[in-house]
Amino acid sequence: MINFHVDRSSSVPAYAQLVRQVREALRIGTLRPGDQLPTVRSVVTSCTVNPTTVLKAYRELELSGLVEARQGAGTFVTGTLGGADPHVMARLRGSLARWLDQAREAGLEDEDVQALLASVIGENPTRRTAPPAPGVGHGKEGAA
Amino acid sequence: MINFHVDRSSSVPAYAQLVRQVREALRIGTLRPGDQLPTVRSVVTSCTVNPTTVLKAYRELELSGLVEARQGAGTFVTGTLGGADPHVMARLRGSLARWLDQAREAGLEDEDVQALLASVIGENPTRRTAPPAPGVGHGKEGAA
Amino acid sequence: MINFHVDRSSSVPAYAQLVRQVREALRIGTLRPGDQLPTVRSVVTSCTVNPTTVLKAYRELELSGLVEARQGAGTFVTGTLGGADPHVMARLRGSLARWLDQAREAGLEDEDVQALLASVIGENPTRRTAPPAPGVGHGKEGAA
Amino acid sequence: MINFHVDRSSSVPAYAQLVRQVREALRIGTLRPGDQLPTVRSVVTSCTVNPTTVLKAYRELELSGLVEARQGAGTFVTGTLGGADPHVMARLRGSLARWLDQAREAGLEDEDVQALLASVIGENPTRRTAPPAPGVGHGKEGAA
DNA sequence: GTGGTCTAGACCACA
DNA sequence: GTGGTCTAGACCACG
Repeated sequence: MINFHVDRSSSVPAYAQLVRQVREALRIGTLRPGDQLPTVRSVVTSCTVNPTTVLKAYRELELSGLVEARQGAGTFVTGTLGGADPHVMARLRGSLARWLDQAREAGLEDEDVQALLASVIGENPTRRTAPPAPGVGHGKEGAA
Repeated sequence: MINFHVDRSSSVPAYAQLVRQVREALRIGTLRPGDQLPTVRSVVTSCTVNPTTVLKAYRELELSGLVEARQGAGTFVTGTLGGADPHVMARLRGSLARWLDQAREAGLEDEDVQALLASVIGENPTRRTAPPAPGVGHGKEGAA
Repeated sequence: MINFHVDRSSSVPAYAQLVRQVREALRIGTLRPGDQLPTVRSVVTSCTVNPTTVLKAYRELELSGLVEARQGAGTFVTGTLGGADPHVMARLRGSLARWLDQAREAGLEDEDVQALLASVIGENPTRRTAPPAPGVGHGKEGAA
Repeated sequence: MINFHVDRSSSVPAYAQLVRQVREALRIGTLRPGDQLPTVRSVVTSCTVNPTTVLKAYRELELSGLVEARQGAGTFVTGTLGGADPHVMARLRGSLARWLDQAREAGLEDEDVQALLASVIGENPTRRTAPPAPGVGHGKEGAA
């Protein structure tokens, strides 16, 4: 079961943080179709946000076809994202973790690391995602 | 000279996107003390935002001591962030770029990559940066 | 400019009624890309609903790519639906209107007429739309 | 015997969908006084809803005098709606079906057709049915 | 003035 | 108890 957390001091709206966390979990495989999301009420207590904020996040996920809310039962994952091979994912994750260790030994903070990745991604972009493309998908969450 | 771009469909406020881009540029070294930021007017035309939006971003940067507005001359970088050794930075950047190539060859999209980094960072966090202790793995929401 | 109205006694949620009216207007061509939707505040006064209700409707339309909200400017149509030839549409509309006249002369009420259409549509369905198919699209609004 | 179906993704409550389907069947004549409604148990299995949901629908129909529950026997139709001449009804149904064929040949989807009817009804409304006076053309939200 | 987020709380639909 | 809708009102971001 995914464990949400919201950073109230962030300029990213709370509901968008929740949406993002679900999407990330779907991408890295920690959330799979059939899994249940935390109940609205549990998120309310664990993150001290308002029920409507959670509802808004869940609703947005539902409209994008990633989850399904069942009255009286809960909210469940129905879609997938990324869909890369888990083994490959794990290998890449390992090598990235080693790189992170080096970066941290060199004194880089998390924000440095994120900036670096954003920069490297932006340098030779792959037109597989949709950076400035305003299509049908979401395009919410963050711009660097 | 840094080249701003704002994503209007992002949930991150336009002014915060500008702030963030300056901070990232400072972190990765593409912006250094003495460098000039684009004039408000040029940002207005290039990003089609309102002058007050740009002013708000610059004011916020000035308040955090990173830039300085000189009447009639423009806005100039006066502070630094991260301050890692440029050579080390370049080396890390190189290895990260190679990792990115692998990831992309494996079919990962940009969003996958970002999710992966967020997850790895969250797994063994360094308490040098931000506030919250991630459960599943994120700690990447943006700072304004 | 589309003119909303909400039936408070309907079991269809107010926000869904608004969404539906926009979608219908897009289908019959009374709303086209570039057109502005009524401001949230004007809908609030004309339909005596809460701002958040209107926002919710507009947000849903935005997520489905049909409209775009521009801060400080308003909400504008950006997508289309149906896209049938306006002339053909007008001709069909005419013949349907004549049929309606007959039906009413025969004593049918509006609810009869709607039930009849629902029945005829259900009898020989076209698999162009998505009646019980839960795909990516909305699927909200009503079931007969 | 009427064959219920509920669309769980609809914003119309499940019980209201059942009520509506009975009312429509009464209007178009597929359900007549004396006919039996499906047992609660059968609806539960065929639509995978909760017994209380079906009971709520049947109770509402009973309160409006359309059906009558006979202990141990089932629920039976006792009232009528619309009451138009069946022959006229059949004729109108036929001409509507022909119109539908034309519309579909012209490429209209079901949602287009529904929007068109709503628009035509709203244009010159008969004040025999519901409450509000449409501006653009709808008057079709459903009543439970 | 325009859209957008969040809160607090009431009430409904469903299992 | 679970999700869902609506209200009332405060405050923010933008033009």
